[in-house]
Amino acid sequence: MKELNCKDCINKSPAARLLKESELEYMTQNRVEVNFKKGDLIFKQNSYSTNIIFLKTGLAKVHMQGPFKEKILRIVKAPSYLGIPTTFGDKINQYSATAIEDTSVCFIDANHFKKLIHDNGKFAYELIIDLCRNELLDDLRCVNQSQKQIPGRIAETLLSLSQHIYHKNTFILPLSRNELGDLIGTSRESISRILTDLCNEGIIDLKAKEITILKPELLEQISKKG
DNA sequence: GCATTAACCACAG
DNA sequence: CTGTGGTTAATGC
Repeated sequence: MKELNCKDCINKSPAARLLKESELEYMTQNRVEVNFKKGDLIFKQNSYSTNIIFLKTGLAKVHMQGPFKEKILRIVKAPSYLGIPTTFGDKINQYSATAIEDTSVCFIDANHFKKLIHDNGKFAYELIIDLCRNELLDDLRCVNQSQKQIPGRIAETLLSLSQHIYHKNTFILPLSRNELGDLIGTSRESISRILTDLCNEGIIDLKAKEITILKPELLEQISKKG
């Protein structure tokens, strides 16, 4: 969409920073940048995948249709790769990604990306580091979410949004109550109830989708207690 | 038994 | 899309 060279991109992944100039030129030749609006589908579960997808700006949810309902696997903030496992791990996408804020995304041809991995060990190593960190984070989330009760899970999620995504105590929820349920693994009703409870206890302030964390320490306690 | 937690349903803004 | 109330099932004390 834009003719910007990857070399000049200010949103390069840590791995891509280790590419040589010629390699960045090579990447530029084999990628396409696309803008998505909030709510747009970026790639779809069960479709054929031939691109590495890099979230350049914005926010996206990675989600999978399960046997009974939708599950949001994680929220991804740019800059970050969106689907290395789903591209290299299988020919078919194992999950979908949808923009939850306006977003720009680079599609990089998988074969050309693979060549860069083969040619540049530092680049490859940095990608592995990134994949490992993500796996550890996912493991931690998996354990926490499966052992905590609903209030603990909600507290954990609110803190995570505030600390890792927005870096503020006040933020606009990027997800509906239903989607929060899909993320945490509970019903939309439980989300509603717990959120109004937290509000009544003065731990958060709630104006529709705008959330302010008033007492992070208490939220921390709820998160730890489970 | 009784209390707690949370899902499911239904109905109302 | 949300909030709320009633009902129900599972689990723990």
